[in-house]
Amino acid sequence: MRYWLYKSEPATWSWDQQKAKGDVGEEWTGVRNYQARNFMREMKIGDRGFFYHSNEGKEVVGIVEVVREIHPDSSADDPKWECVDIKAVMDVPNPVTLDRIKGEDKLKDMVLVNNSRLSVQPVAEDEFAHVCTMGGVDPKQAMKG
DNA sequence: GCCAACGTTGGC
DNA sequence: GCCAACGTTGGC
Repeated sequence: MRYWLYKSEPATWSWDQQKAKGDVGEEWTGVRNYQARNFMREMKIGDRGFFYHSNEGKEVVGIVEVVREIHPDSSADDPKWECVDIKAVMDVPNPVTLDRIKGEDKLKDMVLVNNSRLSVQPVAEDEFAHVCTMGGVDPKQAMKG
């Protein structure tokens, strides 16, 4: 299993809205960047990820799971843009802010820290576990399929 | 609201 | 195929 991070501006699509979709989940539409799209092409059903609020909050607020693999983005005019569907799995009780992440030596290589503009990005397994712990989530719970 | 970083576009 | 101009993202 691999781990990911999805950014969303809460004003556009918030964690509460994602949770309201329940286990059916929702298409992760709107990605218009090749790097981000290519990462979504690598995703498998069951892969876990972080839901991150950009701009407002700047924090990891939830754990999500891939429920449908790559397919055309229904919001795109051009079929080259594709996406996956994800569902909310659990809250992160103590949202992990970007500031806290930047303060952790173990997380200095996170894509979030080094490429702030990439909206869908991979997270290393140990990074994922560490952020879970910081957020008050049991990594075993968050990382099992 | 500003601007740095990054991606894309298009002229040459 | 280079690179200047432009647009967008997202942290500050």
